[in-house]
Parts: sequence; C-alpha cells; structure tokens
Amino acid sequence: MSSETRHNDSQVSERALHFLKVLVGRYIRDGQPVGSRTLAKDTGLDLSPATVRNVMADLEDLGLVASPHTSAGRVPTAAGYRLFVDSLLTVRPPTDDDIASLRLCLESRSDVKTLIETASNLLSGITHLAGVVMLPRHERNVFRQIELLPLSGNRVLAILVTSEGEVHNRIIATERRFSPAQLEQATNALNGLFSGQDIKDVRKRLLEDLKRTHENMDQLMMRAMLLAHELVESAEHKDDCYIAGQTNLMEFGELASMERLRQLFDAFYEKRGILHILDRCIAAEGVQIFIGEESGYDLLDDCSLVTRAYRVDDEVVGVLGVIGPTRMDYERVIPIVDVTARLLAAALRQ
Amino acid sequence: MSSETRHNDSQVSERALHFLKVLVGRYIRDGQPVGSRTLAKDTGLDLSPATVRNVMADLEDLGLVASPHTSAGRVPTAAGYRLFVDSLLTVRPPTDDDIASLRLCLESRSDVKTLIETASNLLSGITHLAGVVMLPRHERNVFRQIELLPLSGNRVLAILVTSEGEVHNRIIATERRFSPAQLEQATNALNGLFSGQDIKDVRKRLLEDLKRTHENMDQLMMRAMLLAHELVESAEHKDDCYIAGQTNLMEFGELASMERLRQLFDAFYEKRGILHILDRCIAAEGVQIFIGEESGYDLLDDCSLVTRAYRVDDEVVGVLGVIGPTRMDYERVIPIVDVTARLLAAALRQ
DNA sequence: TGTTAGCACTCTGGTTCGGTGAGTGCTAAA
DNA sequence: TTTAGCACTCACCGAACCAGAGTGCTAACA
Repeated sequence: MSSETRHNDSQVSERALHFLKVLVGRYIRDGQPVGSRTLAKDTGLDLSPATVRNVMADLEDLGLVASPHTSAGRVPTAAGYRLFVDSLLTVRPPTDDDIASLRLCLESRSDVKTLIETASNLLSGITHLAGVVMLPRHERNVFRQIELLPLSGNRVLAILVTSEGEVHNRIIATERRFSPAQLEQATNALNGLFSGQDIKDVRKRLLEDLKRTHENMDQLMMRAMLLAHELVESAEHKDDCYIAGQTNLMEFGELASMERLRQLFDAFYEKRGILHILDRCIAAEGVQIFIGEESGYDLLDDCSLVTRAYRVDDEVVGVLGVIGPTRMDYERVIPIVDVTARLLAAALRQ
Repeated sequence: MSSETRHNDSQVSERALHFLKVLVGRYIRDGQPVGSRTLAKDTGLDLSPATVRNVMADLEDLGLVASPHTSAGRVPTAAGYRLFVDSLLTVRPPTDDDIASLRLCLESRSDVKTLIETASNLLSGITHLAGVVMLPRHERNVFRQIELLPLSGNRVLAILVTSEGEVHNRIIATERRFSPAQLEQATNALNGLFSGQDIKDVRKRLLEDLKRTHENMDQLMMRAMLLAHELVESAEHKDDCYIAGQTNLMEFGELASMERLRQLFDAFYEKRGILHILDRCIAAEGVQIFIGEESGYDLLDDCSLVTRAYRVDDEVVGVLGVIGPTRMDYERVIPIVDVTARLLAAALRQ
C-alpha cells in the first residue's frame, strides 16, 4: 500500500493533488465545471490560471478529471472521486442539530420496523439524498415456538416466533382438512422438537427428517413439517430494505432527464439490485463507498453509494446508507452515515 | 336527474355532443389540441372546418373545451371530461389477453399481501398508469386468540390472531418484569374473555373494563389489557395501500415537469392523502371517477382517479383503482378497474 | 525549469429574426 | 344553416449572431 502511495506521489505532485481536492470540493458545491481562473483563486496559492491549466492537463492525462467539451472547465472523473475519497477528503462531522435529531428519533424504544423507517427517513432528510436501510438479519436466530391454527376451508395459519420476538406468519392451503385437535398435536410435537434451537439447524433437520422418514410419518406431521420448513425459510432470508427520499434525487441536474429518473425509480421499486449491493457490505467494517460504476449495477452508473453495516451484539446485522449522484458531499455524508449506523445499532440493542 | 339531461340537451345539441366525444377521444389518443380540420374529418359527418369551428365556439362558451392559446386546437376541460365520462363514453371491454393475465395472476391462492401487490402491479401494467390497492378492511373481525410472550429485558411480544387469519404483533416495553407463568395466566384470561367476539366489541369492553375496575385489578392484568387494546386498535384500522407503477406517469407530457413529478411522487410516498380519497369510495357501488380537482386533493389536480370498491361476503372491503393524467383512456381503463376488482374479490373470497 | 502573458480558437447559451404552419374568428355569400 | 374566404395570431423551427468562458499553445521571463 505504501508502494501504492509512492506510485501516486511519483505520478501526481503534491500540488496537483491539492488542486484536485479543491476542484472536487468546488464541483460538489455548485455542480458546474471548474475553470482555471476560479481554481487559481480557490487554491490559495498565488498562481496564474495558465499554470493551473498546465496542472489540469496533467490530471486529465491521468484520467482524474475531464472536460465535458472544449471550452468548459474540468469535472472530476470516477477515478478522481475515488482518489479524493481515499486520501484527500477531510470529513466534516455532523452538526449538533443533525446529531440531536438523530438521537431524538432513534433513541425511543420502538419496534424494529419503525426504527428502520425512521433511520431511512433521517438519512434522506439530513443528506437530501435517498436513504436506504436493510432490514436487520439475525445471524443466530432461535426457533421459539410455532403455532398452527385452522382457518375456513382447508387452510392453515402458521405462525413462527423467534427468540428475538420476530413473528412470521403464512397461510397455507392443505389437501385435506385437519381438526383443531390434530393441529394442536402437531404444534406441540414441533415445539417439543425444535424449541430453543437455531433456525438454521431446524431447517436442516426438517429437511433431513422429511427425506428420511418419508413413509412412516403420518400425513399431518408430514404436512406440518413442510409448513414449518417454509416458515423457517422465510424467517431466514428476510430480504428487504426500506428506501426513503427518492425524490430528493430529482433536484440534481445530472440525473434530471426523464429516462434517467425513470430507470432510477424503477430500480428503487424493484429493490433487488440494490439489496444485492448492500449484501456485499454486510461483512465489511466501517463506511464503504461505491462511486459510479463501482457498484456494478448499471442503473446506478452515475450514482454513488455510501454505506455502513450495523451490528448488534454480533448477532444481528444490517446495512444502511445513502444513494445520490456521484457529485455528492462525501465529506459531510460519510460521517452522517457512520453515526446513523451506530445510533441505529444502539437503538436496536436495548 | 332527467331534468339535468334535458337541461344539457337544450344547451348542447346532439351534434355538439358527438363532436365533444370525438374530440375527447382524439385528444386522449395523441395528447395534442385538436383543430377544426382534423375534427371535421374524424366526425364522419361531411362538414367543413368552418362549421366545426362554430360548434367549438359554442362548446367553449359552455366551458366544455378550451384552447391553450389563440391558434391551437381545443382540449377538453375538466367539465368536458365529466360530461364525456357521464354520458358519452362507450366502454371498450378488456382484451382477452388482459383478462387472461388478470385471471392467471389472481386465481392462485396466495396470501392477502401478495394478492394485493399482484393486483396493483396488474393494474399499472395493463393500463400503463399508477395502480393502487387499499388493504382489505374487515367489517366484522373476530378476536380469535392472543399470545403474550416474554422477551429479553422488560419487553413483551403480543400477538393477536383474528378469525380471518390475520396476524398482528407488537413488542411492548413494560415497567416491570413478568414471569412466563404470569404472562401465560394473563393470556389465558384474555382468551377466555374475548375469544370469538367481534374486535369492535372487544375494544369497547377493554376500554370499559380498564376504566371501571381501575384499582382492584392486579397490575399484570391491567397491563395485559392495555396491550391487548393497542393490538386490537392496530387490527382495526390497518390503513395502508399499495401503489405500483408510479413511474408510468413520467411518460405523460402534461405531468413531465420536475416540480410536478416531485409533488406527485411525494404524494405517493406519503400515502395518506390518497388513502383519504379511497376511503370515500369504500361505500360506493361500481366504478367511481374523480376528474382533476374533483378529488379534492390539490396534489392530484391534473390527475384523474378511477376506483372501485371490492367486497368479500360483505365482511371485507377495500378499494382499488388507478391514478393517471386527466387525459387517460377512460373507455379502456374503466372496465379494467371493474374486472380487476371483481377478480381480486373472488381471489380473496376462496 | 517552472511560471506567466498573450493570442487564437472552440464551444455553449442566449437572443434575435424571419418564415412556416396550424388554427382561429369574422364576414359575407350560397 | 352551412360554407368559403380572409386577415390575424401564435408556437415552433432554424439560422445567424454575439458574448462569455475556457482551452491549448507558444514564447518570454525569473
């Protein structure tokens, strides 16, 4: 890594890096290509525009900046942002107001769903970007109790409660009708067998049992186990996330074409692609940043993601973050995502 | 009402009405003001543009059409659409394909939530507008069983199951810790008291009991009843709806300004306003149409709603429909909304 | 050798201008 | 009552144009 830095140093002078930093900051601020004159003023060093132009030419050769057309200023490229984010930026801690509202909204002991929604709304509200929070996923999730209740028709309502107080339920149509007594019997059997065990193990055992004792099990028990299996599956990968403030992205000129917005909103609606990216962050420590195409999701090509995993006692994990244009205020957004993740984790912990 | 019709007849000639119908149809088709020449051709009657112009002047005086500027054609006003919808349109039944996909997707016996989502997606997919489905609301909703489970900390998980197989659950922090045995006792007591009763009655009785026997009830029972009350409340007004295909509205030129879209999408996000409109349709028979400002919701001023209540055995009711620009293809959309409501009801009934 | 001034050049964005086409209202004739 | 004719009005389009911002290059300078 130090060789990497040296490599950079040899290619890009200290001064050029400083220019890049100022340029990125400026471009993030007002969204327009930055010309040599403006930059010359902004750097603080007393240099002429011509000198700046020379430096810019170098940076352009390195692929760190580009100009939209001949006589516009320069804008950072994805690589430029990357360098900026990796080694140039000086984060700006959230204002007291921001911290205060985060604390206030996330302190109260609400249920998980509300907390998730609040966090997402806070993220989008404070950053003026789109906020996204993935539902917490239990690493160790314990089967607590199952309940099978008869409904009208040949339908059965199955309810599964895990140790963390999550409730999963599903209605399933069975081939034949079971009496309440039969269902109660099955319920008791299942609870006796699995209560207190890890969900993953339960699933495994259910599958094995189903295969092995295929014939010599009475039909009810068989059916009940299938039911249980379905439920346990749904409890395991509860793939969902909550996105807020999509419309904030309409403010940004670079995304403001109808087609582009449509793609973007469709991506938000069909959350899978985004979930997939978030999934990759779940194991990472600290704030993760995907700039432009780095996310690997073409619909987010001119967007950046700033994410952070949150963890509760190493048992529950999730990811949250924001989505915005590549031109986002990283120095401000990063610490906000960071602290939101911490506070959400704390709120979930209690 | 017949006087209303006569009134109309006396003011607007049969021919003028026909012109209006053709004009509306044409404008709906390609979204541009219709001129006298085009209209003259389209009506079928062999008339000159000049004649048409005279008629249009009459229609304009009546406030049924307007021209965006001096030398554009005419477009229907809200009143024009209203007249069209009330007495001019000839509905076009859905294509076999549409019916087929509706049948296919709504036939399968899935759970309620999936059905709702499917219906909404179908509506938006087929009409190319935004689809909206309100969650079914049980008119008669019977308390079936409640379950109170201890969690870590002083928290209790309360689960309420209604006769229809709906599961409501909530985690509540209590002041002091209750043992599993205590909770089980409370559970049994509550179930004994309320099982099989209508939710509304349960709520009433809970409130009364809480007030009356305020002192001489042990703290646990008191707390449990409060819990139950909260749950029952949430079971009662489960105000939510599912909206799909918002982005379809971006295709329509008349809504395609950034501000306008932003308002619209924010309205979709913050569903309350829309729910409020849907609520008003819940008692109505058949398809209901709100044109432009008729909805009373300013954010939907240049939009129309086509809705229809669906009913299951007079016990469950909900509303579904589509939202689109006032310039929507009513003749096609109305029967689609109609049949979707019927099919959804049928799917929920089983 | 790095920096600067000067200059020619390029490209965008806004403005102006005239022409065209679609459409209107009005009047007078059929 | 309908129609033809006519003058008029706009929106839209493309051309021309200018101003402004910014560049690259070259040559001079410290």
